[in-house]
Order: sequence, then structure tokens, then C-alpha cells
Amino acid sequence: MTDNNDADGSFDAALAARICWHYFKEGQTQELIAQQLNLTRKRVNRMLAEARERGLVQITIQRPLGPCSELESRLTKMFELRHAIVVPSPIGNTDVRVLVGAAAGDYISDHLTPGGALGIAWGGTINAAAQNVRRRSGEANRVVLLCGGLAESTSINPYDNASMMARALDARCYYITAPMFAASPELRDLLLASEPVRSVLAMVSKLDLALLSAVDLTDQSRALEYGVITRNDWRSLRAAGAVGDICGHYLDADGNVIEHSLTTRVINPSVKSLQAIPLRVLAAGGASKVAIVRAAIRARLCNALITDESAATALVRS
Amino acid sequence: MTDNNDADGSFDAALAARICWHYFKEGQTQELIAQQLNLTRKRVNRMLAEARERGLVQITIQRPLGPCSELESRLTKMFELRHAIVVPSPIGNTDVRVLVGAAAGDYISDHLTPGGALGIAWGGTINAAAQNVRRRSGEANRVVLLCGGLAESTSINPYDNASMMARALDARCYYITAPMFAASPELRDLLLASEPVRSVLAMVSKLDLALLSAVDLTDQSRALEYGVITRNDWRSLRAAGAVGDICGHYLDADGNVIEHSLTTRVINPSVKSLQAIPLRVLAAGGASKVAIVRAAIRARLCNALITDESAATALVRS
DNA sequence: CCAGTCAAGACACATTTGTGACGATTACGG
DNA sequence: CCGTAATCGTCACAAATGTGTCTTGACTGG
Repeated sequence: MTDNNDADGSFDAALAARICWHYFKEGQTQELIAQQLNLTRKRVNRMLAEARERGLVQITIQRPLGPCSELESRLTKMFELRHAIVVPSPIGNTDVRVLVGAAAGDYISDHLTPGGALGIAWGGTINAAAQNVRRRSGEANRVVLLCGGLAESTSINPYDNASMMARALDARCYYITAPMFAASPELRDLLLASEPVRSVLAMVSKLDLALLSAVDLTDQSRALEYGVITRNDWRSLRAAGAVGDICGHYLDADGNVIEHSLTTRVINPSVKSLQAIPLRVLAAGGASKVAIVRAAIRARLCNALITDESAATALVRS
Repeated sequence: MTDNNDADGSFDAALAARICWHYFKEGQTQELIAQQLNLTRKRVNRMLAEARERGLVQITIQRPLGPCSELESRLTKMFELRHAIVVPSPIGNTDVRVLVGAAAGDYISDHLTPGGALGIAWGGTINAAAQNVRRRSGEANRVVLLCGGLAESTSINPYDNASMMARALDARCYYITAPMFAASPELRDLLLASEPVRSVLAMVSKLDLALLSAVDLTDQSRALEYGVITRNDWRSLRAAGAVGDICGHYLDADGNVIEHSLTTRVINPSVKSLQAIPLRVLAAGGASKVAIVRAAIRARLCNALITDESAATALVRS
């Protein structure tokens, strides 16, 4: 009856849930909970932390929250978006992606209809979103990963993101079983035409909802850090006018698609198929993402936006 | 743009929301938040507490939580309920009504369709539920209070409960503008037939969902404490075999309606009209409520139950 | 059977949080 | 204009929390 179907064994979700209940709902002290449940306080403390990590406790703040909603409505009008969500920028050294991702997880929970098909990009933001989606079960949802994989598993990995999201939604997950960038244009074409890849990509235009992320090409770009592109590519892409990419489509500041040697090798859903998705949510925050976010909107690759206050402020000033 | 439509002025919801965001989502310390926002730490601390009081932050624990879900399925089968929700019993001296109420608020949020009509009873549990409902707006929901009022405003008051719930749901609220017990049977009949009362009661059988509470007649009964009934009535009701009441309908242990001088003066929806409501959720926890909960189920006054572990355990043992 | 390894408990300590006392400042009614 | 009361900030301290280190003990692979 008690389900411990999670991938890793060493975590008693039922116990954690009970601890969370006593702590968050009942407001008891960790000490007392430990006594009652015959645990050490430290254990309680750690399970509490782990439960929050895993998104076992969901903390929602009643929206709208003041100045942010002002920005939201301005963004919505200005860029003709379906929705805009603006969260406060971090005041500490918190990663803005965790915050925007948390909001994105909420958003997905609210907008993915039961049995719906969700496409996702990858990255720190998406990772945080996956951790913050409200768990579902038995709805036959589907998750489609909108990019190829990365061979060397960095801390953030596309397949990992997708599997986490799928697990949270109790969804079937579809992966593009190919690298993000093929070794050669010829190989790319072969892969695109070959079977597992072709049929997964064909699903894209049928999706109900896409959760997209933005890769920037600023000095802070994580693409370099994660080894997605080389520094040479980074330089030449910038020289070609690119400000970043959405699912491997490199865009200039006006939202035009940039041609580049990389783009002849990328394995990704076409711009058209992405545009066919009714609700295309872009989740990206921080100053470095402003240019690519604006470009993505202009390219009509997104019609809903989740971002933070600082980026939103910059966007409405444009 | 920033809406401060709450009844009491001296609470900056937008600021509180921002503080909550930085604290709960970003995980910053109160000290740092205070610095950044130019507030004192104490102020941050108090606003955090107040925000939680007011249900501005919603904490959800991923269900199902182990042993409780076991009880839930047993209750569901045993009593042929639509749903059963069991929450852990308090381990400290927390009021069980707050915990059961919190779960009830969640339940309402999940099951009241937009634009739906909700009937509610009153009491500590309902009060907690109202504080825990997820805020909605612009859905034209309706809330109908299923009992008359109490003249002297105790800490928990029917009109108060209803108004809080209606405010949370941005709902129109309908009150029975009559006392819970009329001074005489004749006056009761006059009131039932008279206009504002009659039409509100007529709405009852059209409701989508009712959130009911159980009044017990044990030694711990709050009905005495709140001065709803006199000690004499309490004694004679018990003598007549009553174990408690649901919306003013006194029941014996088998769920039969008890006749009593009080019941000739009570102003409430008929049993029939209550039974016509598709989803009738009874929220009540603690040992003292076991008998009346069982009676209510037998009387088919409820087909969904929210309770705590101790009461649930007692119920399945019957 | 014996290290070696790893998880979990005991303990200790620094940080963070909740709360009360006290004084300053402001609003308000006479 | 003054006194009163209420509010808010400052300080201080106790409680609760997060995080190390060290130790115990169980399991593992020779």
C-alpha cells in the first residue's frame, strides 16, 4: 500500500511526509517530532531538508504579489503574451534559475491538463521546475524532451531533467535518442530521418504545452560551462549576431534565425513545429537572458513568459 | 493595480508576499531580507507569521502519506464514501480542528469547480478550512451558510466563517438571516416561510458541494463552551440518545433523527435538501467526534470524510 | 575472522528565529 | 497645546535550527 517506487531506495517518503505534516502543518518543533517518532532530531532535520529538496512539500505564495503583477500586466500587453509571471529577483546569492523554475513548476501544474502532452527543454531552470511540479498520478500524461542528449553527464543533463519531470507527472517520457549536435551535417540528416528520432520529433507539433528555456551567449553563458558549445563556436555565433538559442535555434536580437556551422549539425524540432504548440512557455530569468528572451518572443517561439523582476524590468524598458 | 481590498487596512499583502517569497522560496534569512527591504528583522518576522496565519502562504504536503492512506482506503470501502482523507493526529497540544480544517481547505480547493456553489457549516474546523482555501478570484462562486446565526459573537461565529470563506473564494455569500434556534416553534415556522430565509434555504439542494462539520455531545463538546445550547438541553439530548448534530439535525448512534424540543425551534436546511447535494464532505477529527461522524455517514448526510488518524482508527474498528 | 567502509547516532557549537521589555515616536482627542 | 495610547524600533535573551566532528556499530569483501 505504501508506495516506495522512487528510483532511490534510501528515502522513506511516507515517514518524510509525516514529519513534514507535523512540522509545517502542526507547527511542532523538530525536537518533539523526533521524540514522538523515535528518531534523532538530526534525522528529522535532514528529512525535512530532503523533503523540501525533492519537492515533497510545496510552498505556494498567494499571488498576485504587488509590484510584480504590475510588471506582469505590462509584459502581457507589450508582447501580446498569453501569460506573464514575474517573481522577485534573488536578494541573496541564490540562483535565479531555481526561483524562476519554481514558478515554472507551479505554472505547469496549473496549465497542463490531465492526460496532456508536455514538451520540455533542459537546464537549471527546467530542473528546478521539475522539482516543483505538483505530483500527479495515473493521468497518462506524456513528456517529450525537445532536444538531443549530452554524452558527458554534467550536473544538469537533458535526459535527467526529462526523466525527473516525467516521474513527477507519472508520465510516459519520450527522448530524442541522438546527440544534441551530430558529428556532421550528413549524420544529422540520417538521424533526423531515422526511426526513433523521426517519430519523436513528429510528436512535437501535437503537444499541448511546451516549457522552454533560453540559452544566452553572454559572458555568463552556462552553455560554455556545461561544455555544450566550444569557446570557438561561442565567439563565432556572437560574431554572427546571435544572442542565444531556444532549443538549438540560434537567434539574433530581432528574433531572426542565424545560420552557422553548428546549426547544420543540430538535432532539434523545427521552428514551425514549435510554433504549432498552443502554449509555449519560456522560463528564464536574470539580466543575461534579456536579449534572448526578447528575441524568442519576436520569433514567436514563446507566447507565455516566466521571469524575474530584474529581467522583466529590462524587457519593458525596451 | 495593487489590490488592497482586504477588510483590514493595516496589512500590506504585497510586501508580505514579497517577504514570504524571499524567505520560503529563496530561503534567505530574515535578517538579510530585513536589510534588503529596509525593515527591521522583527517586522519581517511578524509579517511572516501573519502571512501564515492569513493563509497567504500555502504549504502542501505531497500526498499520499503512508499509514494514513491505508486508513483512507479502508474508510472509503467500509462506508462507501466518495473520498476519505486522513491526516496525522496532533502530537503536540495543537487543536485537531486546525489540522483537519487545513486538509478540508485543500479539499475544497481541489473539488469546488469554478463558478460552483458551496454550502458550509461552521465551527473551528470550518474556520481553519476557510483560512486554508486557495484564493480564487472572478469565478462567480457562491457560498451558502447552512445554519442560522449566533447573536453573541464568540471567537468562532457562523457569519464570520462564511464571510471568510466567501472572501477567500471571491464568492457571493448567502446567509440565513435568522437565529440558529428561534425563540418558539411558531416563530420558527414564520421565519422559514418568510422571504429572505426561504429563498436561501431553497438554494441548498442546488449546491454542488457542502462542507459540513459535526457537533458532538460528549463532555468535551464545544457547543456548551460557545453557548450554542444550554447544559439542560445537552443533558436531555443525551438522554434522548443523541450523539451530536449535523447542521442542527440531532442524530442517535445509528443515524436516526432525534426529536426534541430544540428541534422544533431549529432553523436549518432539511435533511432531504442536504442529501440532495452531490458531494457532502464532513470534516471532523478527534476522539469525541467518532460517534457523530459514524451517525452522519449512516444518515447519508455525508459521502466524503476528512478526519484525523485517531478518529479514523476508531471508525474502522467499529 | 579481520580490516575497511559507510551509515547513523551523540555531542557540540554557530546561526537563526521567536518573543519580551523598554524607550521613542506618532496619532488622536480633548 | 498637552496627555494618552498605540505603534514601532532597539536591545536582549531564550528557544529552535543547521551543521560540523567524532564515535559507534553494522555490513562487506577479502
